[in-house]
Amino acid sequence: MRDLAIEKLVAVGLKKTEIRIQLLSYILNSHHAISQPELEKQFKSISDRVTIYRALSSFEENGIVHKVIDLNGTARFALCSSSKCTEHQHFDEHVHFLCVQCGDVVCLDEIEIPKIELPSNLIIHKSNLNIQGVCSNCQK
Amino acid sequence: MRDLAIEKLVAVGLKKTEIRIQLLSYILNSHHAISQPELEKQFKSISDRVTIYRALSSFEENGIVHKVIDLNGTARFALCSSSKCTEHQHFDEHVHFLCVQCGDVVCLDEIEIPKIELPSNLIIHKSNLNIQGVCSNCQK
DNA sequence: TTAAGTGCAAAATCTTTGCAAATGT
DNA sequence: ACATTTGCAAAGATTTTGCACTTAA
Repeated sequence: MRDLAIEKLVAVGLKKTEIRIQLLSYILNSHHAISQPELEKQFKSISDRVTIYRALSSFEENGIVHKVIDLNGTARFALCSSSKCTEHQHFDEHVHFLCVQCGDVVCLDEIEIPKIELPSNLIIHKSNLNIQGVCSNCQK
Repeated sequence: MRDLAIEKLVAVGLKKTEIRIQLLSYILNSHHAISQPELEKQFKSISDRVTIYRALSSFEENGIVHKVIDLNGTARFALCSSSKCTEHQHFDEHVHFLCVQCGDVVCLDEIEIPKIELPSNLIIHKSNLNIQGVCSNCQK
């Protein structure tokens, strides 16, 4: 994962500093969107809060990750699917499931947001389907 | 609208103070979900910011309005459909459209979120479909 | 060497809490 | 009279900005 992180950083022309490598590896390692608070808790010992903010927005600006605001208003970061995301536009059209117990967000990549009939006077840029409930882990 | 606001306040046992009447009337008057910042701007001359916060959460606790976090993480408040919302559970299953130009949120009440096939190990509490784009007003 | 990234301090927001005064029932 | 509601001050929390120091290319 470390190697993949480095590869991604280099690909967009960012420096491969230790902190950014670790941050990105952590995001790469998890299959769900990581919340800002979780990242802070995870890395506060080795890095300043401000540095984390700046690293994340740098990743975002360079099309490595995208930011999702979950149903509670918490910022979360997930890997961009390389085929669809660019620096200029993030495609994040899959369904996000937020567990109210553990707070995890799972990206249900395989599930497309169904097309729905909207008033024709609206121009659609992007859409976002968030579902809240209890994940399988928390039902035990 | 003023009368309706008063009626709603009384119905749930809240006091009909001038500020709450005006706040609620304002929400009743608009067909879309009002953002916290808009409410603050609108009422800061007659009321303290803290009072607005408390009024809104009081409305929410009493099932008069529900809070939606939009794609930018901004809190917005919209009227509960009286038939479906209770103090204990908010049904907010319709589609929200956020205009990136003017920032307005329109509740597309008539459009239901289509049922989708989710992994059966997830328990669903509520879902939320947000669409971002340009509204008809801003296309002129 | 020099542009990007880091860390600390400080500012700007946003949200919550405590308490005394005011208001509605 | 009594429970709610309000306003102010103050505490917490989150996010942004400035600037000197450090690090990768």
